[in-house]
Amino acid sequence: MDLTGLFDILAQSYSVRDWWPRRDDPFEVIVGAILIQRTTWANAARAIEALRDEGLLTSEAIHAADGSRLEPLIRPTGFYRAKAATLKGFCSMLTQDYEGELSVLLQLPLPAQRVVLLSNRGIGDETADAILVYAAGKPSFVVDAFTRRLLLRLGWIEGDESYVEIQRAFTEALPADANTFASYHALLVQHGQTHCRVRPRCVGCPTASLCDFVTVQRKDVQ
DNA sequence: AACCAGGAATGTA
DNA sequence: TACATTCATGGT
Repeated sequence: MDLTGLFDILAQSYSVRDWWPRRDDPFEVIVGAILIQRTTWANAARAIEALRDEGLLTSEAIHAADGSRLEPLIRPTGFYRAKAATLKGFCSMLTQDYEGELSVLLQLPLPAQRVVLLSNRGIGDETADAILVYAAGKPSFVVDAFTRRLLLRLGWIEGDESYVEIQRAFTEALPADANTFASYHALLVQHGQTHCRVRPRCVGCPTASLCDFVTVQRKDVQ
């Protein structure tokens, strides 16, 4: 079994059509990618709607807005001071370095675009890759906590691998296609949310036959 | 490399 | 009800 086989198993178990909301609006995807950090989508969605209601869902508006106006609107996502600063920082970069034209940034080649995204305080590897795949349509694989945990339980990694090392494994195993990467990540999150949490629900888990963790659990129970 | 930022939801006693 | 854990992380 390899990463391609894992994709097939997950694809048979979950449906991920239009998993990331509003993929047709790149700016909203980026705002969502920042706000979703370490929260649930329900909380991020509330914050996005609050921003929309206030007319703060454009880079110009966020750039011009006071941080103290942003913070209460995105409060339900947690880390609201840091996230408000991240949003403002990104939008400031857009107006200063790209004349407010997001499309120019999104058209940069993958490696250069990733460097630019990572230069923003508050945008790390995972958020940068989420923006690259879901907003820019670039084949940059998103490695999240669910993915790392699943690979660990499958016994395919030791646990001390870096983000980029795990990313390279997926990149080398798959065709360099943004839709493939996007679907795979969505499947991994779907699986993580239902079966591969910190507190696992192994009943009905489609990877149970491969998973060392499940085997250990069963031994413990019996 | 452990620790912190934080509200909201969910789990446990 | 009180208390603990976890979440589509990132920075120090």
